[in-house]
Amino acid sequence: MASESKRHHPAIPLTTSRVAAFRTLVYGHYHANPRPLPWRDTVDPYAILVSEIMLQQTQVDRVRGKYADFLDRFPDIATLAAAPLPAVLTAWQGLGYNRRAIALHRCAQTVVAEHGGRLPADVADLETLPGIGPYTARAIAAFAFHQPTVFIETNIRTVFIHQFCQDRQGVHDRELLPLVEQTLDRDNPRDWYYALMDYGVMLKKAHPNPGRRSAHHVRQSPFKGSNRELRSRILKHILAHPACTAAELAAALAAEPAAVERNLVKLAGEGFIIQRDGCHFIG
DNA sequence: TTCCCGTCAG
DNA sequence: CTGACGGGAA
Repeated sequence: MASESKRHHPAIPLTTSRVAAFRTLVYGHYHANPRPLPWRDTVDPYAILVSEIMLQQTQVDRVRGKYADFLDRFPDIATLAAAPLPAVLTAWQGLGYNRRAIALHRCAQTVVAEHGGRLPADVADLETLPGIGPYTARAIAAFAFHQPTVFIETNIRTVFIHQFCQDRQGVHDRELLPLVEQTLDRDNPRDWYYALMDYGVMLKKAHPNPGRRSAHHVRQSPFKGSNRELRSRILKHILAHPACTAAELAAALAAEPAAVERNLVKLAGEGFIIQRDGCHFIG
């Protein structure tokens, strides 16, 4: 119901015993079933940054296979900053949302140029960096710098909707955030958020995704046959065949020349490709 | 066919 | 606030 999602819900203070019971529940599940993830074994802010960018819009199982390879090729932020874009995009292939790779590359360059090669610990500073938005800035601050930041992502959202918003639809993050803040384990934000995320993953397997009751949940149009699919094929082809022309692309991909041209213009604008003499290159 | 998922530009 | 953005698995 439209009014439901817009109604103002004052933050109801949780009793200390309710907070304690909730933490026991979440930590109990985590300590019994922690997900062993490579980015949880490191305190290197760069490695944590890479994981967080990869995990935006991409599920753990897919990231797992790419993460170690990426860090092998680009072991530190200076190496990534100095790397050619085609190498970065090649390492990214399969993860999807290639703009994130550009953002990460630029982020590395900005950190080297403006922050002495060290990722800043401050949330506001992190948020100015390419590819780092409200969630990622706070996640990095918590996971890499042990700050008790307050944030929501899909698994956390699932937990709080399930726990505190039974039978409700259209739940807005603005009413969840005070609950996240009140229940946060300030002594150990890193483990607490890992625990919340793992608990959320379990809930999604046990119930129809509670995240669908979020006001922010949106369904996406099919990938097959979409422009996103064509765009990804164009990028892949240029990576494999540098200096190809628009006509060659249209022929190789069996695509509408006008659609190819439209995408080339857009990809150039986003910094994926440059054109010279009608030939297209990554960079 | 449906599901999943943060950032950014318009 | 809306829509674009990848790709693999169920």
